[in-house]
Amino acid sequence: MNQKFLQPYQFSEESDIYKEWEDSGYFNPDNLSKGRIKKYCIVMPPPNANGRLHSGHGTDFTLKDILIRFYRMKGYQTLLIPGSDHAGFETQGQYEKELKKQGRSRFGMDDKDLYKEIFDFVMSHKHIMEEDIKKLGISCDWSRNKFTLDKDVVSTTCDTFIKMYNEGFIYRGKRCIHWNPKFQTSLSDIETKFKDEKGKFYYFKYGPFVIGTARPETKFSDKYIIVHPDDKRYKKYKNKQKFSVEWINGPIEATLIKDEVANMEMGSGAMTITPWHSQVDFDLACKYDLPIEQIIDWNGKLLPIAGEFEGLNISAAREKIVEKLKKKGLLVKIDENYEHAVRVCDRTNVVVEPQVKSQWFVKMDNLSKSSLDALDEGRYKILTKTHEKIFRHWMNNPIDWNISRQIVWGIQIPAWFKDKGLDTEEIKVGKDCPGDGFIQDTDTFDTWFSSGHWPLVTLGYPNSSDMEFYPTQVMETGADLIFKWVPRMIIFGLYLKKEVPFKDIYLHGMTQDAKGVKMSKSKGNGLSPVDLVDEFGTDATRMSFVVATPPGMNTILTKDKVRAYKKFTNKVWNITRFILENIKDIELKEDKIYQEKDIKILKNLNTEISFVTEHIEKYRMDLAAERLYHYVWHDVADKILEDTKEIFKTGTKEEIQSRKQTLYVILTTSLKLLHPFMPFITETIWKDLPEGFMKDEKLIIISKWPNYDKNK
RNA sequence: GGGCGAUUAGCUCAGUUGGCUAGAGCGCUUCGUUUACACCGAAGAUGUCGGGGGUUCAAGUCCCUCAUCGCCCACCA
Repeated sequence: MNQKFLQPYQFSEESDIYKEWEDSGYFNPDNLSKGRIKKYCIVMPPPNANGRLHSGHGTDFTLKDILIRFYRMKGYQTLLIPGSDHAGFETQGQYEKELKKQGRSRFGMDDKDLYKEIFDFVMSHKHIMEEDIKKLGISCDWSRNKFTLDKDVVSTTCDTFIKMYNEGFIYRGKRCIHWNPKFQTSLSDIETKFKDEKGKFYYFKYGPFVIGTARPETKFSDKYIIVHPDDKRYKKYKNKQKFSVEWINGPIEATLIKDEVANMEMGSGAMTITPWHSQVDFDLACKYDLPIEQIIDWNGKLLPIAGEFEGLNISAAREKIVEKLKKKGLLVKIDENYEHAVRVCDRTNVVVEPQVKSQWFVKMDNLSKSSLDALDEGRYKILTKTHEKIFRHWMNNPIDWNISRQIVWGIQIPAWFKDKGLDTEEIKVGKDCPGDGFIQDTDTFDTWFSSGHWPLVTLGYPNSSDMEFYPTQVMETGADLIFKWVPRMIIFGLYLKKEVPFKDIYLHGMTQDAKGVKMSKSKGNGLSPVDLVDEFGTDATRMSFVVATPPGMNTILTKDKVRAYKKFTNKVWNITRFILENIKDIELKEDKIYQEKDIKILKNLNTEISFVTEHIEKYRMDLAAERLYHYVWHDVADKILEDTKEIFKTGTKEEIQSRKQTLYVILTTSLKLLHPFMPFITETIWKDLPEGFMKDEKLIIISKWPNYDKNK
């Protein structure tokens, strides 16, 4: 027996094993093709190439790797594709922080210089993140590593844009969009969220009406009053009736409009509209063809239309305007405890300002519908019902998708404007400059527009032979991506390839800390998977990611849990030591006759094999792992090995021989069953296993998954 | 405002088509170092499975209801 078994398991040698696997070439399906007919492919969600892995990635990648290792052992031609995402807005935001530390700012910088700097920044981080993935033992094919800014990805993304534009799925429109004034870019709906806020709600006298508002600073050009047609309080006034109204900066003429959008329950039931700075008001203005004026500039300051308030920022202006209206006797009352939700940027928490801007939009209605149709036809499955509901809700209520971003870190939109700039009538779409006087759109694509192509571009769409792996088997990703990333991949897959890019959608929950709070960078409560690996070893860390992580459920990660699985790796190690010590003197032959007691043990092992196999096939890796833990520790170690000691003392020669043979079968089989979950220790042990009928390959990664007989 | 999820041992959580004498890890008590392992073993304590009602031969598991916590969605000015 190798001397190494006399010492506790040293997980520090894991990186050598990973190297050995890489050198073997078995991560690459091209080296697996012999006799492997069925294909099994998973595309890894590309982590943002701007930092290290977090525990969410840990769960994510571990689950996928378990599936890949399992199916590789089952004889499939397996492919797990790694990659990383440029994560446009997020990365640029992060780099801007770096700039700030250096006392610099992106404003005033040349776009090309900025892009270059961010590119270098990302490249230096990308490598670190890739090392982290290796540390987790993920058996992905690095020869197919992709980045969302690789030339072919950029090219394919642009081609899709051009195709969609030509076929009417993309249009340019002047719409009310979400504007982040601090980062100077527009955002899509899914990049914003609501934050509850306690504020003030003001009631002002407006001619014969009382109007309510939470935002007095936008009200300068409000010249239309909206009431509900059925509102009895305003029955005496006619639709389109005009009023002379004393307002913030003097008298104005206001017009009444009766429309059902007005809510009779809300305040006085009368409201004025500010089309440039409100989605609802904008729609209303379009409906009645009303003038649309900008009040607040792109930096969040008031424009000349505000008169004496010009140049003030929103919060400063609000107080002063209310003060002025109060002096004029127009302030009716202030509700001090007004609870409402403000829309903020998902990533930066900056309050977004609705602004009207010309942007590129994807028309979502038909694309959403075909995605739903494919779901109804059973062309793909969402494994958890809850998420299917959420998904259906989103797809049933599609909002046109703003894909223009005013940042440099991304793929520049292949559209060209002539002379008058961005609002010109003359627009050409295409990769090359259409002629003199045209300048390319400076905007870049929303990150999700390119990453929506991920399953396609990682497989080399449109021409690579790798497209044989399309559609992939399963999309396994965080639950929060069900309405962000997942629908976009489905849409592009259906649009470009007429097929959904994956058969199953498996969503895991969020990783939470000991208090059940979602782990996140901003809260600083994350447990880094790499730190856990350094402290407890990869195998223990992987087990802790998997056990008690059922599909769709949030999972809590604590050091205690990881520590418990470190003990388990030690247990596996010592079981091996005991068994190897005792079987070294016997000849291992398949046709050995087993004693009755051992036949029972092997039958029981058969049950374990079937449980583990069937549960992995059902994506219940959590239950499979837990069951293995229990079997190895409490059946093999506590019962079988203890019983073996008895037999060694008092058994007959035949009984001892039979038991030794049985232990060999148990050990090899257990290692195989454990391998997808705990790849390193199992491979380490496998190397020192004596040659015999159960050791079918040099490396356990390509050894055959144990068979079981359902009828036994 | 709408939707979803959670509530099981002191703590953190499993328990998926109803069959449980309700489990795991950590913690706790007692005993044990006999050549796999003290990163151990043996034995044990701790639970009206959030409250109430219902369906069933049988409910932690299904239904209704209430309570608390959490998450997501939402243009209510």
